[in-house]
Amino acid sequence: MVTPTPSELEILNVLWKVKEATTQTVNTQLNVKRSVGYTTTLKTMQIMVEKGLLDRRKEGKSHIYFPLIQESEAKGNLLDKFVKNTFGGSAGGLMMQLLGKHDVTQAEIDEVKAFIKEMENKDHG
Amino acid sequence: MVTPTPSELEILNVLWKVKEATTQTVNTQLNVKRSVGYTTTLKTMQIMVEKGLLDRRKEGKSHIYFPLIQESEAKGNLLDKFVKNTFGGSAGGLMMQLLGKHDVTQAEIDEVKAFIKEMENKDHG
DNA sequence: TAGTAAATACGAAGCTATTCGTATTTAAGG
DNA sequence: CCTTAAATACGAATAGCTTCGTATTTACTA
Repeated sequence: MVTPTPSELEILNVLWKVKEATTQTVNTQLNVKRSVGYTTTLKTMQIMVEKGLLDRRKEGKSHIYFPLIQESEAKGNLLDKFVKNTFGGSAGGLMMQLLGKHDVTQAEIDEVKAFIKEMENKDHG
Repeated sequence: MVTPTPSELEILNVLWKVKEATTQTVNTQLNVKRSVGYTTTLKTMQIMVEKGLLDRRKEGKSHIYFPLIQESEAKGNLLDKFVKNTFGGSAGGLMMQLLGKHDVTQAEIDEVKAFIKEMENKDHG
């Protein structure tokens, strides 16, 4: 199960949005949110290639990087891990915590309700 | 915002259940799930006292440790952090991921539905 | 084709979390 | 009071993640 680290996830978030990019582009995007050195980003992306999270192709002088893992898969894996570590594997436990303490907007609740209805139709219909 | 590490959370889970305990007791419980040395547990619990997660009192030769943080607060903080890091702060995004990919039982869905209804009654009633 | 700016590769340092071996302290019993 | 088993305190090693300085390579261009 592939679970990107926080830094890796930041990079993936950029690449999921733009599909593919050079280290420069990724690093520029990261620096919108926080200060990161160019070689830091480069190194991290190289490690991500080793881990199989990214691949790259050469184009002129630079490399163009692109994700090998889908956003839903990566975040699903992170979620699994989190539920396992923090809520003993109980997704329901997480739900209760989420709905009980978080500032969930009505729109979000409606979204969840719609989703639940859809699921139930799929399962029982 | 206090966010226990994974090892610290394991210890907290024991202490939330039994209210208070010696290092021996905690370590014995941890070893039901995985192998951990006694001094490892001790050291971690000492760090937790420094961090303000636990406090302790002397009783005979040993210390009796107890949590200074509630389960809902600790897990709520961990959840906040996770939502922020992984879903850009969108609790709704996490929900979608959770309901879409996880094996959520019908009982869990019902629980969530009941909870949502309760929330809505509270907000609108 | 030689110089140069850009890009990559490499290596190491700093940080946190985890782990445990060993030294020290403690208090209970003889 | 002195021994000793139990408990604590301390220090250090390990591992993963992040960071960046410096060296090397690369391919345009003049």
